[in-house]
Amino acid sequence: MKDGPDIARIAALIGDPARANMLTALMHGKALTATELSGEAGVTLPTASVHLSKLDEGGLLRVRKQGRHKYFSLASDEVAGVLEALMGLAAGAGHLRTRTGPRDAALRKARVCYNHLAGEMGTAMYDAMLARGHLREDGDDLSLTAKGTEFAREFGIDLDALETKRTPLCRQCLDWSARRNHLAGSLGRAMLSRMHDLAWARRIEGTRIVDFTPEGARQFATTFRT
Amino acid sequence: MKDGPDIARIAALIGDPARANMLTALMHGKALTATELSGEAGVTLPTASVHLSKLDEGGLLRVRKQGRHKYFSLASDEVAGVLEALMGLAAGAGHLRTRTGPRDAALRKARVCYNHLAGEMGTAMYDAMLARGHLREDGDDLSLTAKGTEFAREFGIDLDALETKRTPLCRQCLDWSARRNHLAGSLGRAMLSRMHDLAWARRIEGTRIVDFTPEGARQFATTFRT
DNA sequence: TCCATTGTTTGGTGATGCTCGAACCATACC
DNA sequence: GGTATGGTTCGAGCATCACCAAACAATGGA
Repeated sequence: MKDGPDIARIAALIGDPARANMLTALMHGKALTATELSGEAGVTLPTASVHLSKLDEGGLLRVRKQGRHKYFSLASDEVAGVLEALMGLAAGAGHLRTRTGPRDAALRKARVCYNHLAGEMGTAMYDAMLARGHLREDGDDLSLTAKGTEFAREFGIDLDALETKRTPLCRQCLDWSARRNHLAGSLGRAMLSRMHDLAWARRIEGTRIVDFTPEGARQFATTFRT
Repeated sequence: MKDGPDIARIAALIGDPARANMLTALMHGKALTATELSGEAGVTLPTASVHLSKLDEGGLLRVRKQGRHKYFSLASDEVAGVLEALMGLAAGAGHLRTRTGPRDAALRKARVCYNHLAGEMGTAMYDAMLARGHLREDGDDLSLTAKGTEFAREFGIDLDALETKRTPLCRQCLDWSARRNHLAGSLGRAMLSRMHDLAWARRIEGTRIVDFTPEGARQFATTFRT
């Protein structure tokens, strides 16, 4: 009965609607200020402040102070993973908060998951890189092969800059819509960032949708065709 | 702000200590009755009853009526996966409910995860079967190779009986202690069951610990050495 | 048919905790 | 300095919900 970690503690933390809204908003990947998050959650600043300190206390958030602003982001990819897993359960149970519509379809196609690409295009990229031997799965670990390193450089990614970071280069992340893996980690972040630089796609403000241009979609299909 | 599934609903469901205890107890894999679960949660039968109906309502449980008993089990492997992921976060955040002790070490070494083997020995088995080409990973999917089929038969598993079931044969499951994959699905269940039949190991009543005999541990190491 | 066991429902109690307005610090900009 | 903005703390109000005891329904066995 009292085996294992204290699950209820953090589940209760996520279980409040206001806090869940904040966490969902942070899945966009960008760090947000307290006022922005209060808007996302639909509560006033004071209440948001209490919620945020609780989330921080619980270890779910990373906080940075910058001048008179306070920026909040998810503490780790692991937190994002749990949120995605919960979304999978909620979606599967049929308790979608919003009716499925064109917006939902767009989310399924391509969206931002924390800081990397998810949805059908995210899993397509993952599968392609795996099939071509750019990535190698070893249990739950993921690594970039020599071939993958070359590919990344050609794609315009500065791998040296990435390796200095604390976060692992490659990580698996499970999709709530496609129920498959996609690429997370600092490389996943860099790949999406590069696609923005190449003008393949742009973010639709206020949503998690990644909108590919027709030309961008064509290039993507060519680059990651299996 | 209102993208995606309703995460707070089920997180709140897991977020109550009594309910979390029940769910954790069900990670043992066996179906339990309402009275048993009330004992696990440390509440009276009436309160347990309302909790259980809520969990059922939320789609987290599978309920079967048998005579005057009501048996509860987790609704799916997916639910078990979310619980494990939450345990990973809680453990990582350092909010272990129990101080680490010999019991905790035993849990880390070998334990039951829903219905299959987890912990260090679980991941060791998974890695060995992957390295020998018994299992093949394809994205998030897992399949049994021809070589693996032969191995399973030699090990004494009736694969024909397993294929009739609804649950997939092979599935990955992430460990909260080892942070690596281990083998779930009906094959994972059958493997653990077979080890019990071979008297390699036995369950310690009332816990999730799987206790290997010295001889059983030797056989295990031989069978799954890399 | 009667009794014992299992589970559900109801009513009442208590506590937890979410919420906001207002007052209070801190920083930045003029 | 003075002023505006971002954030925190305090107080009170309010709703939700977990909890149990007791009564009730259902099933199985004697």
